[in-house]
Amino acid sequence: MANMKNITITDVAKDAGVSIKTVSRVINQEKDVAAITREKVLKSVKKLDFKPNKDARGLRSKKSFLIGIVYDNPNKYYLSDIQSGALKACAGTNYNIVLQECKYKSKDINHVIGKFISNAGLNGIVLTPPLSDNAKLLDYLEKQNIFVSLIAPPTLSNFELWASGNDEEAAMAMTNKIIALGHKKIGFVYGHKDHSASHQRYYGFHKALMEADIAINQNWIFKGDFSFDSGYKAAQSLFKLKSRPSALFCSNDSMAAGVIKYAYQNNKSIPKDLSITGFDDSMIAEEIWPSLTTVRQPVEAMAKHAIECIISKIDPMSHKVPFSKVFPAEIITRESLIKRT
Amino acid sequence: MANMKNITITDVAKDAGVSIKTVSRVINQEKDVAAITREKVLKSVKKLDFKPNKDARGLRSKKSFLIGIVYDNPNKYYLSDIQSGALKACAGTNYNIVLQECKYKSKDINHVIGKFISNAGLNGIVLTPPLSDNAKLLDYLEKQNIFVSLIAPPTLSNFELWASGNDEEAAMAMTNKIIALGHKKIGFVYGHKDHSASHQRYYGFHKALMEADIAINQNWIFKGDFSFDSGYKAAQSLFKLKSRPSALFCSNDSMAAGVIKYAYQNNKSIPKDLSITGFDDSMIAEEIWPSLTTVRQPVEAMAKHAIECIISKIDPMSHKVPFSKVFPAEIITRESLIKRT
DNA sequence: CCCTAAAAAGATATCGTTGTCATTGTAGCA
DNA sequence: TGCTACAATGACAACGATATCTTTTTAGGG
Repeated sequence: MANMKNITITDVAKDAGVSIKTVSRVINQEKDVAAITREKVLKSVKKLDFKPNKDARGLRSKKSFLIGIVYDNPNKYYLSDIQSGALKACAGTNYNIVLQECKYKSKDINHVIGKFISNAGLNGIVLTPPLSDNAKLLDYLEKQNIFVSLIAPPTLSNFELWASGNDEEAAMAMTNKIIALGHKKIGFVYGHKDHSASHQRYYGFHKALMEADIAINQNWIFKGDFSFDSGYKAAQSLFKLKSRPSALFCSNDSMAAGVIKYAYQNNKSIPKDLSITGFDDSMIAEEIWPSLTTVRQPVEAMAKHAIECIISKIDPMSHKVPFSKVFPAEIITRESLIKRT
Repeated sequence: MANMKNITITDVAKDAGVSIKTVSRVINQEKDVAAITREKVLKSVKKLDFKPNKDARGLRSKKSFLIGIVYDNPNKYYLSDIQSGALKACAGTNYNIVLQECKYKSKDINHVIGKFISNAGLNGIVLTPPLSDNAKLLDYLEKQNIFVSLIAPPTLSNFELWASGNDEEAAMAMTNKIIALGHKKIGFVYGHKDHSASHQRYYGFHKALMEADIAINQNWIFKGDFSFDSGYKAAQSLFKLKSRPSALFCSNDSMAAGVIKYAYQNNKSIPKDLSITGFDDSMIAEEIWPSLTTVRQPVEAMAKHAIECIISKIDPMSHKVPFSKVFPAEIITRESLIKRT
């Protein structure tokens, strides 16, 4: 690490023969600067390799150009999509992403996140589920001096900035697809009960069965928490049953993978003995065998949007985006769901 | 978002009836403050909910408490481990992690990363492979005013801060294990040729075969790039061959998963028809069927260390850590590798 | 050619901390 | 008591930008 003197706006001003304010105008792309002056300044900026000091800027203008993402999600595939979306939104801007993990159950979550905000000097923060569902946290953040954007927020919320899928509708569509393939005995693996999405997915499933006049068998509804292990355990229970479903709706891909693994370890064949569907279209959906028929939520696009609306709030000059947006899901057909045999 | 007046150090000083410098001393845990004064100040800090302004601090002290992680890695499992390690290192400190993706092949990579550093105001930066292998980038960063810590650095580098595994040794151990199970016909799927780890893994493989007096069959060495697809393609080539290996060393887990998927799609049974080993012990190793016998590099611990040594450089008062460290690997035995039949 | 309005540029205050150096208070000792 | 250390505290400058307000220059109209 070299230790060199930093070039400041004053150096540039001297070199270009103008005042520091004029340099400031140029680097901030304000108008009221003559073209020729602008050129002169830009030349000096380049020559001296001047980079504005972020802290000085932030101190004066109150803009930190930092946006935090807080998460507590056992599903790393999901998180990875969130991150790429967020980074895409920042690409080409001056904004950057700061990460923070945080247990959504912890008692002092407000304090932890408050500290994160002031510590990192955030101007905006994105909450992913299940944190975006946490009423106490939302109350607290509303009072803070920061823009909050929610991914998959609860249906009732005062927040203006959010990106959401439509879990109920998507689950219904998937269930209808299962039904259309001739299945009448259909099981369900529930997601984590603290995520509102879990319930929405179940409602959709339920609604589709009702509309098709298919009764729900409570023995085929399995608890889960979105983790691989919980899927594995659900399969353990399922294969113990004498009367079994011919298709199983898993509330996410990880749990579907868990079911598949248990099945193969126990000499059951998927999808021959049991059709399976996932949810999320995470990486593993494609990589596993049989690959998963699943629901693709445009998670990356949602995260991108969540960041973009924060930026457009902080910086109203920038490209405007609608503040909230619902992203439609899409069913991805692969190998794990087949006709009832 | 509420818009409230910020509490400053001056407010606290007034409330506590001391000078701002004394408040500063207290919040920075400097000595030479009388216990009774300290109490008074802390009481006011709490009462007013004072949080020091990060930018003002940074401007004066040159410390931003931000550390960047730059990556360009197709393997998201790996990245996710890196991140958890980094966040663990920051937990309980004032440091935070800023993310940046970056194509390692891009021509202006130095410029991109330079901009990232000044834009985010980083004090330290961690490079993950293959960026930690990029000589030009390393040259550039050496001249910048920032601490650089490398994960899996090239063998020759001037850098002081790094965390590394021992790929060659680990690959050798894994190969020996394969040999010990009676395999004599052993194939290899190469990693991305621009990662130095790929070559080290091959050397280890090669060395183990030499020592066991087993010839290498060039037809069984497949190109890959660490991606799932490249594993899938390698399997395509492999199963076309008349004379096939009985075991296949894959240079990472994603590629192993690709091989397995192709095999099952084409009615080959793993591990019966072909034993497979992976590398990395990423999430999928456990979730796939058959689960992968693989090499666990303590990636999370490595990332944690990479961050910790930056912190201990910036802040020499903090807990000291050795600046560089080699992390031994461990073989994880699961289902994908069995005795030669 | 003069006057006025608007564009361009500058002087200086300011953001909220920490660093430097000066000042005050206190304990120990001759 | 008076002197010396050293602990405790404070006054004020400094960090490097942007904001505000003022001054200078330019353009256009009569």
